[in-house]
Amino acid sequence: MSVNKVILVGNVGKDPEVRHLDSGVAVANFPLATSESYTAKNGERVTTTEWHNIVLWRGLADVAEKYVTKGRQLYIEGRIRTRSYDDKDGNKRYITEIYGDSMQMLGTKADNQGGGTQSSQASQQASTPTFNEPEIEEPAGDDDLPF
Amino acid sequence: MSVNKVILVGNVGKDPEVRHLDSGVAVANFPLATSESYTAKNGERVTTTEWHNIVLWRGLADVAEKYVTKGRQLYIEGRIRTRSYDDKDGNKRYITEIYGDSMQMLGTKADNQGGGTQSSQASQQASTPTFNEPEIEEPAGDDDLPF
Amino acid sequence: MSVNKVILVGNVGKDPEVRHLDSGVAVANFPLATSESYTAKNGERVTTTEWHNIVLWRGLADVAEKYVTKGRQLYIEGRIRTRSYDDKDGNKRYITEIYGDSMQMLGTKADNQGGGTQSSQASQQASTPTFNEPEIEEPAGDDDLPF
Amino acid sequence: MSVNKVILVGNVGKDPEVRHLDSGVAVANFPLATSESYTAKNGERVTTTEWHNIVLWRGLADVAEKYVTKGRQLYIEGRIRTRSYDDKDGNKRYITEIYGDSMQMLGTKADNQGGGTQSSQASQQASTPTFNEPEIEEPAGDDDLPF
DNA sequence: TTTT
DNA sequence: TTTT
Repeated sequence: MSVNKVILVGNVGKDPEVRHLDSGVAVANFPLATSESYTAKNGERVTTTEWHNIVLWRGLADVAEKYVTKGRQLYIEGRIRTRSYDDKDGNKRYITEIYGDSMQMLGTKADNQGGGTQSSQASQQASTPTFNEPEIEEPAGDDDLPF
Repeated sequence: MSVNKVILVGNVGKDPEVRHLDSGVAVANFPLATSESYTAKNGERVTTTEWHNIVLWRGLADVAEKYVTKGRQLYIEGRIRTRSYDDKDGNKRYITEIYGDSMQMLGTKADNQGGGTQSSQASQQASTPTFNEPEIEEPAGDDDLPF
Repeated sequence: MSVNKVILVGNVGKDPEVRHLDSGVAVANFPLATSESYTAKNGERVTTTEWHNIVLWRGLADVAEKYVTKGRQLYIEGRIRTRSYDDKDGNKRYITEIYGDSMQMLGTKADNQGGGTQSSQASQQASTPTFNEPEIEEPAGDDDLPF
Repeated sequence: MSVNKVILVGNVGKDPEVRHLDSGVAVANFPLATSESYTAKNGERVTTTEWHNIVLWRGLADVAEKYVTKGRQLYIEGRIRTRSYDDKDGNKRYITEIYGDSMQMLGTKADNQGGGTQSSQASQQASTPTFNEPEIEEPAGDDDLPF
């Protein structure tokens, strides 16, 4: 029917917060910054930063919990989702989030080690793999398309 | 530094509103719907619709004014931008918009004519061209890269 | 590790050819045209067409067999794959193909009916759904979705 | 009319070769590797590498000449272009290339310095900016297109 | 507020 | 070999 796709390369603003729903499903939240620079009319170089609310589910949330840390450069592919909630005064408010379907750690080991040891299995792998969210609509054995 | 890219294919919810700033710059706003379907646990087919606030500037706003109409299927490539404003009670609120950098009319003439005549120059062209926003950072003669 | 992503909106050049491997896996092949227009120095409008070799596997190949026809406007998301083969003179040759991971029929019913009847279940539905390739690496069984 | 978009994140295979056409236009060529890993039926982890022929024009070619080096991780956004040429036996052959419209250096300074000094103006800045190709359709003076 |  |  349609396409709702977001591609971001940016830097993590804070370590992820990871919650576990009653169902056991993990959800991770963290801000990701992208920035744009342009030269204003007066010749000055201006940089603006955009903050994206990243939401990751299940396996990707687990990955985030293990490998995503403040400052890290990430590639995120996902979709836009705006949801409403009631604020403390009972007013309806909206928040737009990016549900990540795929994530990449960017940069090489050097960037991503902090104090970690080079031989750490985790930190070594953190610099490489792509992580994909299995698509929710596609059950195992999806050959019997419902349309 | 980073990438902030959105790709949408969806349907226009309302005819665009086009304003002209004091500077003469045109701005168009309209909602675009994307929808997602999946099969719930109980086997029911569920469709959710996401509404995107599209903002187009300058030439793209002019194009929107001429060719974009309610119901039309569009391809939009752009970037996410969240801005704040004060609501009527003086509270700070946020709205996330998609600034379009490129736009495509999708479908063929048949879709896009309504009651219009086939020979109408406008409706005929409406079904084809791609429109690109010249990049604001890139003035004429951009060879003197600032780095 | 990396990202290899292609997004195409174009027109199908020929009806798909669908083969079934010994394993039973279906594979569909068809050409997709994208075109670009620009104004040449002499003021003439020039259009160039690019042909993409689309390859779809399994469920997407089945969908292509049923719904994709010459002339149809499609959205394809996938990845680039170059493979080598030996031509009839024993020379190694290369061909670049687009492996589709997701496909969209674009336009509305009007476009996609040809001479077909409006009540045809198939052609009517053909104008809407998104089809996704389940990712091969992702095992079965992550069904406890929280939404 | 259509969309022909490629998004790559990968590693540069060789230092760019930069040529200057008679018109003075710069062209850079280099290979970029993306890799995919998946678990085969037998449980083994398999990695396949895809090589992309990157072509950059004008300002982007200049940037490539200065900052792009073997091993570097890059984000490239562009389009697919297949062209034919005659091989040494007079046979027509095809090659598919990625014309880059936008490029990002990924990773942080640490990755990209090799033995270089941190204070090097070039290498320091190399880790950040986005570079965009002014769109060819857009007049304002970059008219001597080689194609 | 769209589309199927 | 498509589409406008």
